[in-house]
Amino acid sequence: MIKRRITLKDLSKELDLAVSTISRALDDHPGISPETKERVKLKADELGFTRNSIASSFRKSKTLTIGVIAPQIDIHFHSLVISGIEEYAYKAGYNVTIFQSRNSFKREKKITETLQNNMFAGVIICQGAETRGIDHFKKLKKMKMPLVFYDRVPTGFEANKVIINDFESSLRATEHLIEKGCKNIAHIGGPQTTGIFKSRYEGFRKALENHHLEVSSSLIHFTKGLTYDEGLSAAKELLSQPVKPDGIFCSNDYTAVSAIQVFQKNGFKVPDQVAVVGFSNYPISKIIEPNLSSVNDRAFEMGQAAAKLLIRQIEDEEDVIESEIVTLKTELIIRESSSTRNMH
Amino acid sequence: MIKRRITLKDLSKELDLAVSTISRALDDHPGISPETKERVKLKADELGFTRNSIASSFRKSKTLTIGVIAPQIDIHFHSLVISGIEEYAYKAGYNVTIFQSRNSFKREKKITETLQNNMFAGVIICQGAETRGIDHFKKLKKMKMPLVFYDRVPTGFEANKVIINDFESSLRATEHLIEKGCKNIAHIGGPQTTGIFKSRYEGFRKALENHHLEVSSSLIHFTKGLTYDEGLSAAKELLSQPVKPDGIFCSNDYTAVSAIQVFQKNGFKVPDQVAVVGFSNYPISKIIEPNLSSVNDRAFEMGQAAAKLLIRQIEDEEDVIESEIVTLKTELIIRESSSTRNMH
DNA sequence: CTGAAAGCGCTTACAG
DNA sequence: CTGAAAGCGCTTACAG
Repeated sequence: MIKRRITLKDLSKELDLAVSTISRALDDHPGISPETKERVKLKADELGFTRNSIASSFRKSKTLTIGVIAPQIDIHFHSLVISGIEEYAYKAGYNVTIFQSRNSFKREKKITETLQNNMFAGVIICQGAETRGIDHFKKLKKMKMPLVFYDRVPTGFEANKVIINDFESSLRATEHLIEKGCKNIAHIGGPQTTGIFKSRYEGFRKALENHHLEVSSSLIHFTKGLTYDEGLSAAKELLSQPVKPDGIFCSNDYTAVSAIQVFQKNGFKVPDQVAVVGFSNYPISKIIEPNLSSVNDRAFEMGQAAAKLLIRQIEDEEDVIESEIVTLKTELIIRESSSTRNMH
Repeated sequence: MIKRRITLKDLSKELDLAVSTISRALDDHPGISPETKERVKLKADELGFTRNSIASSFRKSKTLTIGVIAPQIDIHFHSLVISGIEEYAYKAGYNVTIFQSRNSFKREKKITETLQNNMFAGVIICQGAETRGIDHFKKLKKMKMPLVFYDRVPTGFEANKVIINDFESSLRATEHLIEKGCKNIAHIGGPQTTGIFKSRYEGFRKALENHHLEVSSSLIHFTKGLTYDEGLSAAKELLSQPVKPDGIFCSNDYTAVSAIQVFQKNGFKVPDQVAVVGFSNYPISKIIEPNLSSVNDRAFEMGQAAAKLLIRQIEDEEDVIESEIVTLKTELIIRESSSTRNMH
């Protein structure tokens, strides 16, 4: 015998009350007597009743599920952001459903289509590296789907966004190297088709210009994906230049670790002969020796902020805010890889 | 003017066909003429119709959403498992909704209650470290919710499980150290209240026993959470013992990295004087110098296997399989931290 | 404070 | 091959 789920109707029969009364009692509706509420709740517990939330969502044409599109959730940055989203959403009573675009533009578009099926109260998105064009986002916006973008956000598209100031953060990180006495500062960067990596490079340049230091193209290397292995190659390239760098600003931590290792292996002391700063403050920055200075990009907080912004938009009756851009404050965490240099 | 969503009824009016015909045409139901299907699909595209999947789920009392409960998704192992789940589920047409128990037993129980609301076709679970008792899982099982556990699975509870053989993997890893000539092998382990860490310790012991090596309690350290910092302390403890270890088997990679660093800093050569093997094959194992030997625990594949098992159970009409335990083959990846020792 | 009734958008068994 | 109709389980405006 298969047990059928208990419904409001079952409770109604058991208690000889109208279905509507049961529903309201369970909702703690003010116009129901405390005694009735008590009776209903007891019986509900006794029979193991749980509301069919599909039916409820359907009736109210309103769900409590947030969709998240991220390039890849097993990248630490994204898993932290998603953790922040889940944390905030959970407390606000929302569920979080995840989709990986895996940096495929095609898949990203397909996911946005799936999201147009009424199941989602809103969507949080980080664009994939391959994403060109924003028509798929426009479609979502057109159907009034609440949207928040984080980190890699579309330009020229009005929407809620949670970002950090990549330009400013990189500028400060590079100025830190300059203050430590570095004169020939190298950069290992990410693909310049991606806005955030472009901004990090530009922040780096700006710092050099501010301090009248030459920007030498032989000391600038862009990688495809900022991987550890690409970092090794880039660092070796830097080593082969006639002018050796005495400081390196890297757009993430993996390449910064590569740089430290390659230079150390070739007899350079870090930070004494070459200081290194990374970006993202990954766990490895506290493990590598010397510990790596890095920009804390506030991934977890970014997730929380994105969820907060989205839920506010979902629940906003007034509909007065068109869009908002939240910029989180980053923090340059100075560790050994750049800290004692100017004392020598 | 707020645009109302297009419904089957709208299409029905536009095309002068019954709602049921529209529904079937969009479903490619065999009993509908090709011409009608064509007309319907064209019109649906034209008006931007997408099925209200809440209504559909409600009507069919069947959803395409899988719930996942993990302790914390920003732990690399779990983010990889979830990535594997999402990958398989996406291809099978399912969504994945995530919940973090954050190792709180209370929160884990609360989540399992939320899951009893008809929104989920099935649930994939990794127990939290604090979890005691299985009543909350029993409740889910009782209401016929398809379940799959992975990694930290409940004992004494019949259910689908995807695991690796922690005992066997650790035994092999330790035997590898023995083959490399290690005589005094230490162990840095996790909390022995957690099954997998207990098994890893037991595999370690068994290897020593098999080879008639003494198990010295002074060389065995259990940590609370296998963190990098705990690893540092444990390694320092090991160093202070009268008999120094010449091999260390660690229950994860972070503590293994700690061990390498502490011993190196104290003048020990790795692997020549002390060989080290970790567990999980984290990215850091290919970064730390020397590269760390480690057990590949198949996290991504574990996620795929869990999703596969769950979806099979969800879609299984026959209902003939009571439960299944899938054990994935691990792989000991030998790198420098344990590889050249026996040549000296 | 409680109840009767309509209806959300779909699917499906039945009829023709 | 197509249609009419019932109904999934809930919520809510209306009535009393």
